[in-house]
Amino acid sequence: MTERPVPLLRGTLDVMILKAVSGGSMHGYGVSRWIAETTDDTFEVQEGALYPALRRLEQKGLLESEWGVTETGREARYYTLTEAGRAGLRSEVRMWTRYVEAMSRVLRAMAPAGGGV
Amino acid sequence: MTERPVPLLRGTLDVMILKAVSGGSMHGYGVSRWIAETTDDTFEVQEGALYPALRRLEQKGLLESEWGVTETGREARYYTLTEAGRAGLRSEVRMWTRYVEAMSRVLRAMAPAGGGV
DNA sequence: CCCGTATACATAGAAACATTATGTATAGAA
DNA sequence: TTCTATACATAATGTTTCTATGTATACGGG
Repeated sequence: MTERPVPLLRGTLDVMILKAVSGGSMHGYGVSRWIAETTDDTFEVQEGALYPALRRLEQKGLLESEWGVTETGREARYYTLTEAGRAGLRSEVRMWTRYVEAMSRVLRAMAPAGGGV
Repeated sequence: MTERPVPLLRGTLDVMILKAVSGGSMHGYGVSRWIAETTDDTFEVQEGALYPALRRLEQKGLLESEWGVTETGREARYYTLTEAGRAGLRSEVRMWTRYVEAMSRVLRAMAPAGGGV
């Protein structure tokens, strides 16, 4: 019984994209492939989320892009992290860490034995 | 330097609410207080998110509600987990766990040293 | 040679949920 | 009596994801 992909939680795509390009420039389709492979298909980034997200991040100055050619001779738009993007990645990772810790406290907590109605 | 509350990621409020009432019935405001206390104010659930979420969960059959009176003599709507709600909580916790693990793989991964443009 | 699949980009429309702002009302303290 | 905390509720707004659709090319199998 293979587990199906989970829908993305709003906001978590950006940090994954930034991480994906943090090792060097990558094109959009490559980002999507890398995320799917890295998460063993837990996340399958839809194009309708991916491409607008890349545009947003570029608009915010976290990414820069230019057209290039893949190893297989296809045209693709390559994205690179800017300095602001690198800082943004660190910041978003910290935010995610805080989020996970807080959720962890909630889910591990003993919910109060209600005073009832 | 106190850390400010983080905005909620879409979808994570439901599981926190279900967890909050898992020990016994609780009213909306109490849920919000409990989440804030448990997370040391990392999450501050806004009313505009809280009350619609409670309605949604009731509509889905995960919660039941009835009016009651607090210890201090105020009227409040008390929410209780249904059987479906208990199953839903387990399911959402599993989903969250998968999500965190997948994100963790992404954030720890070595992003490929780009072939450049 | 043609056709299916994978690659690669893009956008429009719909849906979902959080935030902001606002409103009502009461208990209790200052 | 005025301010704060408690308790509920909704409308308007904004952001992001999902679904669906479209274009186009490379490549391999039949």
